[in-house]
Amino acid sequence: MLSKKTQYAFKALEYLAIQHGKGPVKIADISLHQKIPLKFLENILVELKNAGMLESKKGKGGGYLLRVAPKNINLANVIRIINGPIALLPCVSLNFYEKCKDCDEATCGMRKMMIIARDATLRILEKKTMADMIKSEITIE
Amino acid sequence: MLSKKTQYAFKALEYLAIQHGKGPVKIADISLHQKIPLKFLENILVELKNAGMLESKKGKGGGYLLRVAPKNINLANVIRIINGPIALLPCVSLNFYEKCKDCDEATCGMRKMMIIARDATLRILEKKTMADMIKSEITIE
DNA sequence: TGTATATCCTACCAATTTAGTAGGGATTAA
DNA sequence: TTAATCCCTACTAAATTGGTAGGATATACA
Repeated sequence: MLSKKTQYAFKALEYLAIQHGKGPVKIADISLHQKIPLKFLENILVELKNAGMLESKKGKGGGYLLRVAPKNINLANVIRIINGPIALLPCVSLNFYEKCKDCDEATCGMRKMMIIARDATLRILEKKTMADMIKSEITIE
Repeated sequence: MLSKKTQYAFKALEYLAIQHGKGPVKIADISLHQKIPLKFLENILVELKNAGMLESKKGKGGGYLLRVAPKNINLANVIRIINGPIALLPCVSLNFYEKCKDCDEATCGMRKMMIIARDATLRILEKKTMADMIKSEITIE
């Protein structure tokens, strides 16, 4: 399951995607409209920024902006930044790989199954973007 | 990610699947061959039993057995028993549904995406069985 | 240059979950 | 009746989750 933090990240990105092209959006605005605890949201946005997904401007008129268009932000990436691995086992994760001890990867049946599952999940999460997400959404405000 | 408990559950079921038809298998045997802490394994097996997946016999010559053939145990079921929901959000879970507040399910874009992702994952996890899992495995012992 | 407006940084916290362990009780086969 | 086996209740340490507190830093603008 995705953590609440990750759900908040998606909600924040939704809002930023809708406002895309209209200049910086304040944390307080996002917090208010998407009902996300303000201080918690600060942490989340900094993480997304450090990962290169957002940029920020300080001072009056400042706020956060998407660095790329909503259609270029896929859901898998967001999950990886805030939530961590998408795969069901560390030893089948593409971005957070960890070898499992006591298991020969070449012959491990569990591993083979989890690779197939991972690929099915990723096919969706890497194809779908923030643009898809807000497309079906009723406009906020 | 699956908890270690869930990984142990799969390892235990693998062993029981391989021994299927040969009578009861002792916890100590499973623990030894699959390198699972014995007391922890006890808890896991009781849960699988209470969920109807295993049966047990006490006393000498006793142990655990699969209640159905390996090909009838799909991976989604095991995960649900030990790990919990497979979906990425409570509000899109088929077996552990919880309504999310502050969200209109009819129009929530995040929800729509996560339903698609869930279905892709489930298509694999509900089709693949313990028989598939041990098929590609080198026989233990 | 000063002040209001923003983001940013470090640190802390309580509650929950995870990954076990301990110790004995109940049941059964021989 | 005794040894083997599963079963049950309770406990624990460490990590994770979901935040909060307080101030530092940068910027726009008068």
